[in-house]
Amino acid sequence: MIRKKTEVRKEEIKAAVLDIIANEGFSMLSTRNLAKRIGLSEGAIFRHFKSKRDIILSIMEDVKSDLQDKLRNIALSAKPAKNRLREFLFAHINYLYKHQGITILLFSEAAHMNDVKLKLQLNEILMEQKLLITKIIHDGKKEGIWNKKINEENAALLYLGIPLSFNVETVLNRNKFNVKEFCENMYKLLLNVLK
Amino acid sequence: MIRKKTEVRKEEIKAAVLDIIANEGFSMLSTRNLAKRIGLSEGAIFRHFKSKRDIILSIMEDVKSDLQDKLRNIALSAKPAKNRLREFLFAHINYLYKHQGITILLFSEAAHMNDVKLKLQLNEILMEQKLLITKIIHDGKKEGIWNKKINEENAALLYLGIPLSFNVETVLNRNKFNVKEFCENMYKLLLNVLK
DNA sequence: TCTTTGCAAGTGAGCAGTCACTTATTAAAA
DNA sequence: TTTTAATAAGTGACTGCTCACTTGCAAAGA
Repeated sequence: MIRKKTEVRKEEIKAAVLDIIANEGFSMLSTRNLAKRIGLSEGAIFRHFKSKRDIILSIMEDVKSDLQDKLRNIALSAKPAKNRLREFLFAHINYLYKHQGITILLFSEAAHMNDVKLKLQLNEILMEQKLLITKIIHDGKKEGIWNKKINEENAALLYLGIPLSFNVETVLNRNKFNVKEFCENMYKLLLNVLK
Repeated sequence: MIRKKTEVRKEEIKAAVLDIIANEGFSMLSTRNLAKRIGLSEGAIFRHFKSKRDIILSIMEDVKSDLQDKLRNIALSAKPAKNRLREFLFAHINYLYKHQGITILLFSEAAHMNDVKLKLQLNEILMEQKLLITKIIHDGKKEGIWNKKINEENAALLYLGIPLSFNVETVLNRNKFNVKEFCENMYKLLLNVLK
């Protein structure tokens, strides 16, 4: 019986959740299977999280502090809008690629939709992403590099489709996919939209 | 005890599935709740479909014969590429708007992912949409109205993000949303990408 | 009549979460 | 530096519940 600190176990549990979702599918995400995957008893899971829902909420918090912080820093930096847009897209897609399962988890929870708090959390994440992209586009217009007639909010919605499209593609065609090339091409297309 | 032909009940059941998903969330899609919603006993459901999975597969078949037929007709018509792109986008989004719940159903099933056949069906649908869009773009290039340097497949992926983005938006912000305006704006942005 | 459609009351499996109890680790007292 | 007590981490059987699906029987309608 190996014993570990609760901080360590919490990380293991959250990692296992994403692993199960990405590799076995959402329907295999039972506390039983989760415990088995870590090599722990089912009861022990509930030592570290008071409910399954709490695990999901904790993962959402991670997204908010990891991904969103990164994206916020990029969007609000002093660099030219063009560079920020590029960095933003690459950071965004790379995060989703490294943490496969996150998008599925987030949207499955939103689709299941009985949990108001979870829905709010997701909305908060997406609204901020939309806002940050809108800001970059707005700044680019002020710099004079992009078309002033562009509807900023709709352009941001178009942007948000990219990570979604990416995730669908990776879920359905597991990994036969060059991430860097994908980002590079999408960046080029986005520049076309804006100029 | 009202009795109806199995064909009629099948339609009622499938409509109820989409209704539950769109208005109560995926987690409420139990055979119990489904029966209750139609005003039927649970057992009667299984008179008309041999399993819950079969209901989902039947809905997918509907998508394939309704939406895909429509999109195929548009994409393969003799009209100018520009018009086809516009019609395609509008038909696509309108279908998803009228049949709310379809996208959630399709992607939730893909995320749950233990069912190879369901995954294949979804992949087939998306692959055809991608192909049709690719064709429209290709034709537009030949007509000389669009930039020949555009990567057709990636532009198609960017397009596919639009219905996804649309669905996320409608799930999270129930209907405070002008569909026509959304389509119009997205169409404009797509033209920017291509020219 | 006899096939089709319906209902009520099942079934077993799987679910999240709990509980009484055990064991490892830490730290204070002897 | 041991001994001892407190606590953190783990176990696995069990609970109540929901799930998809089945069964046996009733009644409608061709």
